Amino acid sequence: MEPILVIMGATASGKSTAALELAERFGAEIVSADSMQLYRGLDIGTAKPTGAEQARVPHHLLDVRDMAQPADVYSFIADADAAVRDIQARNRRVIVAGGTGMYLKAWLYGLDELPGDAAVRAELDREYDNPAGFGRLKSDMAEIDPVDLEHFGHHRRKLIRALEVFRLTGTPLAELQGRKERTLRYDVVAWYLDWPREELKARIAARTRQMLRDGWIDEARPLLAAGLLETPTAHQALGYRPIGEYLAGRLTLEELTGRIATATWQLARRQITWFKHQHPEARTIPMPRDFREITAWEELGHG
RNA sequence: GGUGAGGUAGCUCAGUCGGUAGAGCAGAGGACUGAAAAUCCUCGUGUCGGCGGUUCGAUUCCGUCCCUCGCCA
Repeated sequence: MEPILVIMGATASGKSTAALELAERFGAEIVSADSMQLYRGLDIGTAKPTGAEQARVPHHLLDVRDMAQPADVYSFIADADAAVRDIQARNRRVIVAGGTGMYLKAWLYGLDELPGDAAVRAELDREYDNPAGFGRLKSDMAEIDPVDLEHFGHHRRKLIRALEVFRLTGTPLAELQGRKERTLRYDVVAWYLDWPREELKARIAARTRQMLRDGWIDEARPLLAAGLLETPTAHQALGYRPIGEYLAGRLTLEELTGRIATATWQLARRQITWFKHQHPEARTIPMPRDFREITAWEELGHG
């Protein structure tokens, strides 16, 4: 089996375009590793490949969820594995492209087998919001794992998840993690598309303006009316909330544009930090770069 | 021209009853195992508009000049 090409990078780094060009040329199909492009309806706002682009190359894991449905890493891994199996069964090559670092890393290296229970989590969530309950959660955690509490005591999600796992297993989360050896689950060639800071920043600003011109606001209007901001996962998609403020008259178009560009840049910075430290398997590809000079799939691993 | 309010960190501002100043945002670095486009941690010296005066000492008081905004002409 030929290696899978994994293309990662910050938002607006040109992952989709690179994946599209290479896939088209080498008969590959694309598996998206993007937590927000999973959702139907969030198109312009998530910079999802257009219908025309999807017609050129089959894409997987786009539009596979309704915005009211939750999504998480574990289901992503299952879906991505299934997509890869499906593609390879048809003897086609695979390109995985995306910017959701956690999904990529988890898919590449696997996750520890940890239990999860939405009901327990919901219960902990309620306790967290109750002053008395919150104090108890903290003291529970101090007993179970003072080191982790010290480390992320202010981090709601981590605290809740750690306690969830403890209630389910009776063992501190930290002890259950990292038991498996971290090895790649697939034969991959991984690329990290790296742009000079100022250039990426400029691309983000330009793309933000373009997305707004392309009708992002019209796309957002009905989604917001349908409760996008109250959905379990999709509400996190950047930009829709400020568009709501703009529609309510609390922001000018110029302010909206600035806010989104800023939020996008902050996202990009977090992604850059992630890719820099979490992906030793990835080779840094200086951008911009013309991928047309690659003439054979076998060349992906070198030059 | 008159009058009032202001001129303090890249931005919006707080503050110093006189002992050279701090928040939010932005920015930078980092974390990251069932919400990750999320969440969390760390980082703040700037002629406190200019020049004089009073004072041991002024960003803080006084004078004057410059600039911004509002009102009156």
